[in-house]
Amino acid sequence: MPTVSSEELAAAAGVNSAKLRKDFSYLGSYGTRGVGYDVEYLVYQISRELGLTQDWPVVIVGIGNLGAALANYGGFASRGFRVAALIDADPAMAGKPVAGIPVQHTDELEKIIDDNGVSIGVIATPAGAAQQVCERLVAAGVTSILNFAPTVLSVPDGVDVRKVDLSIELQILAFHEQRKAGEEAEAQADAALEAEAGAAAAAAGKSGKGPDGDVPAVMPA
Amino acid sequence: MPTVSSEELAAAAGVNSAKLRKDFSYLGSYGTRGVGYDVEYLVYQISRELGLTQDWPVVIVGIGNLGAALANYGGFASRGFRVAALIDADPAMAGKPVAGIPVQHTDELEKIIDDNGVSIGVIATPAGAAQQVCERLVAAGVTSILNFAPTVLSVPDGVDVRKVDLSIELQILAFHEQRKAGEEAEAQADAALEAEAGAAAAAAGKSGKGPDGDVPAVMPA
DNA sequence: CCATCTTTGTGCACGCGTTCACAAAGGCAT
DNA sequence: ATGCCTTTGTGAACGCGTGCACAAAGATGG
Repeated sequence: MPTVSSEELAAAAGVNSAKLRKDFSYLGSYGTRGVGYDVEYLVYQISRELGLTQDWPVVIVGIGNLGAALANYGGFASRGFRVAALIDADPAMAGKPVAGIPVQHTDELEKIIDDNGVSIGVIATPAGAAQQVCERLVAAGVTSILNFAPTVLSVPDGVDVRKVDLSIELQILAFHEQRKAGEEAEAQADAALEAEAGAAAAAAGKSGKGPDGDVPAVMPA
Repeated sequence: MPTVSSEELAAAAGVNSAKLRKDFSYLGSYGTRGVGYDVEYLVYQISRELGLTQDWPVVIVGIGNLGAALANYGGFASRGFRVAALIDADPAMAGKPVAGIPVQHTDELEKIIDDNGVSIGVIATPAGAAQQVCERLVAAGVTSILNFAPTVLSVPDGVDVRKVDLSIELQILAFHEQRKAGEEAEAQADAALEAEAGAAAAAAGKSGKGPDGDVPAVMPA
């Protein structure tokens, strides 16, 4: 029986072995003292805990470059995700296969969600359409949304939204790059400042009192 | 002079006002007591600190769906990023314009990096090509890499790599979704487990001792 | 010029997550 | 069966980041 010790795993993952053991302990006691963890059993338990053993049908709305890239992305299937449908507002796209799946028109959205029991939606539309799409998804029963559009979505309680900003990662790289290139080492406020900067820009557009600003574009030129 | 108080900004950004003030204090004292922060000046200072006032030429390597999506992504320009070149290994792509920029062949990679003074590279190639592209970028002088390919890149010291895994976000959503759907509330180990799971899978492939495993595919079916 | 009011900047305390360290548990050899 | 060795599981301590609370600073009005 192939096994791994917490020490080996910790070294491989670059974390502390005690933390790793404590994390595992929350899932129950799967290890054997003096031996380690049964690799196969451990992998299964973690997979189950993370929901990888379930089948998660997802819909992708907005089949532009990004939507197509997501549809073709190989990483989804192995993680338990199944692209149940591709949806686009452009009638010219309807029926056209992307990644082997025919694109369907937005009109079908509610039916698709319902028929497939979809609870996770991916929004890859332009910013302008995102909120509206979001609302239709939620109304149709979707409770988790992955948002690639550069907008902050507002959703009712009980719905999870995760926003992926493709430029934020570049921003972080540029920040470190700037540090390498000299400069006096000053701040460490990092991702935090980002959100705050956005709020500041939003507030700037208002008369002076601006809670709940929702302007997504952060910096003026 | 339009100003904002830390209280207003904190409300807008959804954070604590004291934390916000403390963060700002690391950049220096730009506020005026009894008044607040001069919006324009604050925005400028934060922009400067984050490197938004600089011009960052970037190259995108691998012009598939994802590369094209990135090239078309509007968010870059406003954050100080300029797509200096698009590079692809397919000779058929050469010269073809994407997002108004002609694609160039991989052969030109070193020259492009050098001519444009590029220090940030984006890898959107298939997994198999990523490491090789990475090495060429580094050799040509790139010191920051944004990796969309599902591989762990190994780079020399001094080079920053950020990996964007498009499925990890879905995974997190699925995890919460699973929680909503009942289950006994157990673990809270989350992103941590992800890395550890990867390490476990890597170790499974080895005889038993497996530090520094680099197998990227996480879970077996 | 002084009093008052607002808001910043920051010392201090609390709480949480990480790490240390060790007792308990199980395997294995004798 | 017994003792030793390895590795887990976890109580306790440490450290760091967040939030509280207040003194200092500056504006504003009388």
